Amino acid sequence: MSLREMKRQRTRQALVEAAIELFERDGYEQTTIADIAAAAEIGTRTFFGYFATKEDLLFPESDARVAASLAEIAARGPGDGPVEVLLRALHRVGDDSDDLTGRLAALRLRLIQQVPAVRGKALQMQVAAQAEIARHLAAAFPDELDHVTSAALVGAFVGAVTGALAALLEPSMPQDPAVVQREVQRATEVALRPWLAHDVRRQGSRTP
Amino acid sequence: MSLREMKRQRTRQALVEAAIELFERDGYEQTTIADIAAAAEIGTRTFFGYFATKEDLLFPESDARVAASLAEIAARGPGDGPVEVLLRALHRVGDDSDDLTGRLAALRLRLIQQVPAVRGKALQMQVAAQAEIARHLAAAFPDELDHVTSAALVGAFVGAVTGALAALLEPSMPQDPAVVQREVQRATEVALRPWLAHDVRRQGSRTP
DNA sequence: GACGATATTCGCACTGAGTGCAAGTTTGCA
DNA sequence: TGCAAACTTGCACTCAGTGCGAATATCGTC
Repeated sequence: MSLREMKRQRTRQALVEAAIELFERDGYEQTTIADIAAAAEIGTRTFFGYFATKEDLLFPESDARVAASLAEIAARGPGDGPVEVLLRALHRVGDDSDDLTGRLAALRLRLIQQVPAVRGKALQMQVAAQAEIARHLAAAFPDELDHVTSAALVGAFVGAVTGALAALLEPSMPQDPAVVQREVQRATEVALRPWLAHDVRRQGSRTP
Repeated sequence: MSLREMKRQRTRQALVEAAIELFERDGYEQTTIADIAAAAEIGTRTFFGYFATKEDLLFPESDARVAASLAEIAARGPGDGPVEVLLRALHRVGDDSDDLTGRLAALRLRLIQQVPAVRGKALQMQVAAQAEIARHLAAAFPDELDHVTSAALVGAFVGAVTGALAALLEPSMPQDPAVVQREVQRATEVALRPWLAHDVRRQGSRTP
């Protein structure tokens, strides 16, 4: 790796860390990009060479997560069906073997609930990831899934899990991390169970 | 209705119409709020008394749609199960007995695909509507559904349909409205079929 | 029909995100 | 060493959105 790239990575990392610090200390909206750039010791203008928007600071390695998920699809075994593969792929993308100490993950989750701009960004990334996964899944099972069915399948799974998660994270709910994890697990199973019993093969109408 | 309210409605309508006109003619990003306000013959500052953001212009009556959906849940018959009621409720919310001539609906759909800010807003509204519907559905079937399961169920349906829709609207796809409608119908069935075979009753773990 | 309470309008000044440009600096590579 | 490409940064700019305060319109009441 070249000197240039190393410096770039270091600056990028410094920006993320500075942002986490400031968001936690002063709040997201109260922190300006100028503040973050100053804390990372670069010019305000230079910030935009690293991140296109303020929200992007909260999703610094999303590409890698999606890529891991796609790799999981590519690495399927010969006996696997679409649903099993999808489950493993989604497990990958949601996996929070996340960033250092998961501090970012916690902050992100809080800001998604509180700041509309962050929520919007998160949802867009989720939809984009879904589409990508659906595309690859359909390609991996050309005989079982057409593109539309694949997108519907992925959407149903992700929708079920995020719906359950949203319900669990509502302010009126217990919020105990262990409970949340257990309930999400249960929600996944709720979403999953009916699909396992049926095969997903297209029935009836034609692929356009 | 008071004179005040009538004027207010008229101005609001004028803003939406002016916005549609300008968005179609010049593009969303090229049109400034000042342009829209001027076209509707009000001061720029006054605009924000009607809509909080530029995106909101594209979703002028979303509350009514969600309300109609909730009403559909409230109006369930004694023999209805959660899934049937949910299907009818969602049909309501997606129903495009929309605005005058559906011009807005078409524009909106295009901008959702093209403009990140609009997509973000649309997704946020969808999530909010989902949550509301899930809440009411759970309340309507206290014996069959806990809150988390209800949210998962609604999420699975909406996710399946929007996933399919996204796949169908991809630029490489045919785009024939009749085909789109038929395929969305099919996607709904794909999402629906497994749920109908099983009952949705909670099995095993407890509601938190 | 006059009057005070309440809403609405809107100009002004301001903050903060994000862009385009152009000049200066650093790094990669031959 | 020296040139090309990439990176940094300041400056000026546009636009969304907010806070404030004064002027104006509407409402309900007497």
